Amino acid sequence: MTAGEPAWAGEQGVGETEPGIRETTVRLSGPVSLKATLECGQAFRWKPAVFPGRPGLYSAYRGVMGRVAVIVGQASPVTEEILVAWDASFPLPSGRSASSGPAGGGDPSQAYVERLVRRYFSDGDDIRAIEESLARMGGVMGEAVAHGRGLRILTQDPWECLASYVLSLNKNVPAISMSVEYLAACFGEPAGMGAFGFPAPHVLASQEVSSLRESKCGFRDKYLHDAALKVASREVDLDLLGTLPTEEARRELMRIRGVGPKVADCVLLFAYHRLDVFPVDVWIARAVSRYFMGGKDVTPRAVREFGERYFGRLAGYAQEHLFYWIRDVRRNEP
DNA sequence: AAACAGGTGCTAA
DNA sequence: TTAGCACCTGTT
Repeated sequence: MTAGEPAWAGEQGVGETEPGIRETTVRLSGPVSLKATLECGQAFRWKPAVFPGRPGLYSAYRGVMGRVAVIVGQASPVTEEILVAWDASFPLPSGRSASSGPAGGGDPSQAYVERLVRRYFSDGDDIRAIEESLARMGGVMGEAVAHGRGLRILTQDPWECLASYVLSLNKNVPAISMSVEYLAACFGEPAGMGAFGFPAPHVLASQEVSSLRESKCGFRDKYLHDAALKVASREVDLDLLGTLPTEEARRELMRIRGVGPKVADCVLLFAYHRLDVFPVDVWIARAVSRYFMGGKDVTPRAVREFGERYFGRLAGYAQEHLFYWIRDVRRNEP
């Protein structure tokens, strides 16, 4: 191979891509659409990519799940199988990547990645039943669910999710993504594949507010710092939060500057998997008012209470399907 | 060029 | 309790 080319450029053999890159397939208990799931806006770190060694896949995205960078792909728009590529030259957080344990008894690093994917993509959710129930609720829900078929509410890391949504205040998705990526690259740990994990709370807490500002987070710098401080000191205990009733957990989160009802609800839904919460932003407020409340002018609080009551334990999925649909399909309508 | 963006905190009624 | 406004800065 010619000097200057990437080391992997000449490799054509089956299964041979970049050195250290490994691949596995995870079959979930129900359908998944990577596009709907990763582009609906619940997570900010996923970018379209080419799956290593399989350029013909229907879709693929690179991103970071917790502390591990991966590329995920699928062969058609909605499948039950996710292909996962990861960088085995980095030790996985489990501590025992390949060395410990006798060969032949299953591969611990592959098993770790599989567990990670199942958790992140909320494998326990009965997507078929959820979509069927939502579509049956009639009105626009049928159309919304048809558009977002295979959308899964992720189970993200609570701290990363909280920090990301603090950064989201009055910003658009590309801008949020830019700040998150900057913070990871600047203060995070290597996660493989040239990517970095989102920095731990104590790492951001120990920075000057002014250096956080370099992530282009603007006036949110002090909010991010406050969040890092309170989480690192356990003044707001993210582990304990998981055991609290939703109302109490929401109140706890809102003790952080820059965390109001919308941000708190997003964290409860996208990290703590409280599927009965209904985060309300301007888009959802518009959609609910228009399609469920006769176009009346309504407060965000009224919309939230309506959503939680009307959709019940499906509120989170209803919200995300509505959000994805209204932005994707109705973007150019009044 | 100017308005807008997945809200929230602050202040004034 | 509620309405009105400012807020950083990259996109559109």
